[in-house]
Amino acid sequence: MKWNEVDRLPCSVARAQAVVGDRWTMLILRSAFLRVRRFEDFQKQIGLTRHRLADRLSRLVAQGVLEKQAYQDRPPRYEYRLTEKGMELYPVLMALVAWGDKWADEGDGPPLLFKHQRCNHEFHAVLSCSHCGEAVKPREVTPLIGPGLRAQAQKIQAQGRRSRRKAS
Amino acid sequence: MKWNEVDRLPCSVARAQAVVGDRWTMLILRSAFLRVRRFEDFQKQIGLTRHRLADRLSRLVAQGVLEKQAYQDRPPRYEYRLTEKGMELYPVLMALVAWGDKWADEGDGPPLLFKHQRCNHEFHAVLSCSHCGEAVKPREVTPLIGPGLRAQAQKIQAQGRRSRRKAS
DNA sequence: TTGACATAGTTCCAAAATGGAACTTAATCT
DNA sequence: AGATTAAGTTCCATTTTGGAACTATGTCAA
Repeated sequence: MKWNEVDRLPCSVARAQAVVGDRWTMLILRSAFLRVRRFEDFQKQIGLTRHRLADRLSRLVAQGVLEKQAYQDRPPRYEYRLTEKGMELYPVLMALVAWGDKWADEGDGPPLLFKHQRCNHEFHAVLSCSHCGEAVKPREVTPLIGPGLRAQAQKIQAQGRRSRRKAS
Repeated sequence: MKWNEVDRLPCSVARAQAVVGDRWTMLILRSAFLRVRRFEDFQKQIGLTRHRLADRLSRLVAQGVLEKQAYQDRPPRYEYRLTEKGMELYPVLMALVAWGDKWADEGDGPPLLFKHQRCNHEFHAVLSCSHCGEAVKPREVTPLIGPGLRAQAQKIQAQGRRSRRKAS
């Protein structure tokens, strides 16, 4: 399977990765959350080639994760801002930060700290349950076949019936 | 900058992405969390080439995210299991699932549902604060320069002093 | 004891993606 | 008039993928 077909898998991880699973995309979004908005600034902060950056930005715009907004007219200049769809990647990013801080530290401690304004304390991301609000551990979760996967299974069955009919 | 230099950036997102930011790696981990452990099963479930799979698995083992365990002797066969370091990527994965379910649905509903055994309800991932336990929104967070970034800044300054000395 | 089967890779090669450096465009500033 | 700023594009060599076939090692059934 080619990478650009991955988004057709009946799997939300695959579909999410089709958008943000690229080498540089999460770094672009990290910068976006840190209020970086302009081409040159992304390029300097991240260090990917202008080439790739232009491509990634326009893809993210096409996918509705970023939007291009004019910030001056002459010469016309645009900046890239997170949409709501983009904003909602924040938990993914913070989960990556928490993991990186813990497991990929180089000995100097976390590059950035984060303060939660509601409680006024430093914090790191914790995965919690949308129903009860408690922290969730992998072993406490049961995955169940959902409607999306059932629908897919039915499509595959129907396909099987068609090709058996054709063969007979 | 080349991709394999990304892990040297003073940024936990970059360092985490250096491990899991590859096209297929999150899909391998998704399968691993769904109890897939063997080469053939990963390959069938994910659909990447055997080639790439072999490479990705051995990298993940080298990085301590998976470990190889013998499950029979003759012929010798190994399976791949999540280490603790790997297990702790669960929040990243669940955050991706939640986003994918919401923003990349194809109209059939979520492929998988997840039940939290503690409260016995279906749920999706919510980002919450390790200190107060409340849900966290992007606008409620202040990022601060941390020790890791300060250390990096000092190294760069020191480098500057050295090269100025050399130049004079 | 031979031939099929199972599992886990490896090899080879063409196609696609990436990285680096220079170039372009359009307007402003000095 | 020439330098500067911002946002890209273009060209090309290098690296990474994807696909398909091949290899290795041992089991099992006839």
